[in-house]
Formats: sequence, structure tokens, C-alpha cells
Amino acid sequence: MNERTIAKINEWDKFNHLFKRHELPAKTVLLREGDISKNLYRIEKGCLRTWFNNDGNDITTQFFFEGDSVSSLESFKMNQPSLFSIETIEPCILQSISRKDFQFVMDSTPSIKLDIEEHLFKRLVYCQKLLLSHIKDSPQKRYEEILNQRPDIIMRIPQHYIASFLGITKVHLSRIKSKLARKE
Amino acid sequence: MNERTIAKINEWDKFNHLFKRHELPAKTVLLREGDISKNLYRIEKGCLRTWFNNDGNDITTQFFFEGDSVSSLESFKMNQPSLFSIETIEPCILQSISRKDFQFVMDSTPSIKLDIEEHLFKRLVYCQKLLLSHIKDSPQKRYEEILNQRPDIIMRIPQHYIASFLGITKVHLSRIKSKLARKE
DNA sequence: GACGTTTAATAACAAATGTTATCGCTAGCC
DNA sequence: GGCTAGCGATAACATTTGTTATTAAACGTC
Repeated sequence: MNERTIAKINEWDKFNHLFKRHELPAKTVLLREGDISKNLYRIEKGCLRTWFNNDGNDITTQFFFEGDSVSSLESFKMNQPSLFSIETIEPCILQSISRKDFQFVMDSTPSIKLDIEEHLFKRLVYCQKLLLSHIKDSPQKRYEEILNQRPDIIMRIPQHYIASFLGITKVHLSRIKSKLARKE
Repeated sequence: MNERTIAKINEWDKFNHLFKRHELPAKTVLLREGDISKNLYRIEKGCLRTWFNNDGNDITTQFFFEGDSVSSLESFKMNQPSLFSIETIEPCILQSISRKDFQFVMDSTPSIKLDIEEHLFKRLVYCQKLLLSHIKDSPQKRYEEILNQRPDIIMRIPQHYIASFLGITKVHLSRIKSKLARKE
């Protein structure tokens, strides 16, 4: 799991010079599973996913859009090999900041450090909720949840990525969709 | 999800007077789903579980043993209704500290505050791993994982609690066990 | 416009998991 | 000793989900 909307933009404005701009085509890999994360990315335009290899077929764990930040936080923070890859889905415009510069920003701006901590805590709560929904809800219910909460994901992301994110096969997701369509 | 082993004991020694000792019978509820958490508990003896109500049947989300700490962190920290209940499984001896005193300890001892932050981060990583195992692994594999990593849980906790923790029915868990037994 | 690639829908069948019911064992209690 | 409640195993059947294969639509590229 990764980064979303890491802090209010305005506080970051004075550090804009620390970011580097990138224009990347679709399916570009920013970080490969097993490598150590050197950068954190802000998304100006486009969308990305994180995924890992599971016996040959990849499993998507999260999606990211304009305004989000993305990195392998565990790898970035602990200087350890990342458990997943980061890859663009659409052509993207990104801004990257290095681990070192990021540390500098954190150390020099307490309010940002606080934001990051709060952000981490929220991610923990979010992750717990996701886990609970996997324990108690059917895949169909989880799909409907996304459909309600984040229709943008459904509209924009290829279906087989969504299926693996839900923890089911693309065939089954297709069945769920047609079942829901018939109900109306 | 909750608290485990919140910090090295020795650093806490000078705050022992802030803790209150409790002896409780099995099946005692410490915090009821929907209430706001006022205390954090250290476990001296016994084991507990956290669970929430899902259409009448309860779902167990975590287990806690000697040396662990337990609370509804979200509720404790944010002063919001807890999403789950905390309940003893065996007769227990616990030590409780109030929200206010806990805050005092955090504020007066930076090393403890750092520990807590690191602890939170580890919980996030743990929660992510659990979530991934729910997406990619079969219930049987998750059961074998516990059997290897935490045999104490299997030995000590009633099976139907473990089943709901794994996200399956107790019937299915029984099947998995007999299948594994036949393999040997 | 022809071609390959990606994406999605569907069918037929296999495997995994849930539901309900029954039985036996054990521990605590009278 | 007998009773009851809780726990666990098992069977029979229903439902959900995965697997594999086929087809077709959409899209980009040349």
C-alpha cells in the first residue's frame, strides 16, 4: 500500500524547486518490486497503479490519480526493497522528490511533519477498513462499494486491474457486473 | 485493529503508578462497539479478542496475549466511537491507563513518543500484509501461516473465533484441519 | 483500411466455500 | 451420576468463485 494526497499543497509551495518534472508514456515502471525506493512522486496528470507479482500473474493493490502522491512508503522510509512495483496506467505528468530532500522538508517544517504523521494514521485506519471488508463482505458488495465511493476508478481503470484489486478474477467481475445490470 | 506490545517495558517503569490493576473473569467486555475508548490496557495474564457485530454474528478481528497492549486506537486517539468491542476470552489480569495519563507519558518522554510512532508504522505494514494475504492466499494457506507463525493462537483460542478471524466459517476451518491431518 | 493488441463478455465445467443439520465429546454444575 | 452448554467433526446439499476457451468489440499503428 502507498501514498495518497500527502499534505496540503500550499505548505509545500516553497519547496517546489526540489521537485523534478517528468512526462511519461503509459505502462512506464517507476519502481520495480525488489528495488529500493529513491523518490516520492506527485501526480499532476494521469493515473498509476501499484502491483506485485504472485506466481506469474500480477495483483494490483492500489490506484492513484491527479493530486495524489505515490511511493513505496515502507521502502522509502526504511530504505528496504519495495514489496511492489509502481507503474503508470495512462500517460502521466509527475513531479519527483528525492528521499534526502523529502527528509529535509520534514525536518524543516514541523507542520508538514505533523501532516505526514496524521496521514500515516489515516492510511492505517483505511487499511483496516479494507481488510474488514475483505473478511465480512462479498466481492459483489466490495465492487458496489467502489462503484458508490469512487466511480472514477470504475470509469477510468481497465477492468482486470480492478478485479485483482478486489481479489477476484476478471471473469467473476464480469459476471458481477452483468448480474447488477440485469437487476435494474 | 488494535495494539500489540506498545513499547519496551523498562521505559515505562517510572509510570507504573498511573496504571490500575484489574482481575476479570472470562467473557468480560472492556469496551463496547460504539462507545468511546477511555483506557488502554496492558495484559499481565490471560488473552482477549476484538470483534464487531455483522448482522448478528460476531466477527473476531484480533487476539491479544500476555505482554500485549490493547485498545481501540482510533477511538482512543481520535475520541470517536469504537468500531469494535474488546472482550476477555480467559480470566485476565490487566493494567489500565487513562487517555489523559497516556497523553502525559507521550508528551513527557520523547523516546516513548518515538516508539509509539514506530509502533504505529509497523502496525500499518502488518495490516497491509494481512490484507494482501486475504487477496492472494486461500483460507487454507492463511491458516497454515498462523499455525507456523503463531501456534500459540491455535492452541489457546476456540476454533470458531479463529475461523471468523480467517474470514471463513467454522465448518470450513474444520474441513481444512482434517484435510491437513490426512496429508501427514 | 488491414492488422495486431488490449479489453470485455460469455459458456461449460471444476473447485472452493457456505448452510443446515446431526452427532459426540467434554467441562462445569446440580 | 445425570444434565446442560459449548465446542468440534462430519455429511449432504447449495452457492459462489475459479479455470479455460471462445468470440467480439475497441483501439492504436502502419
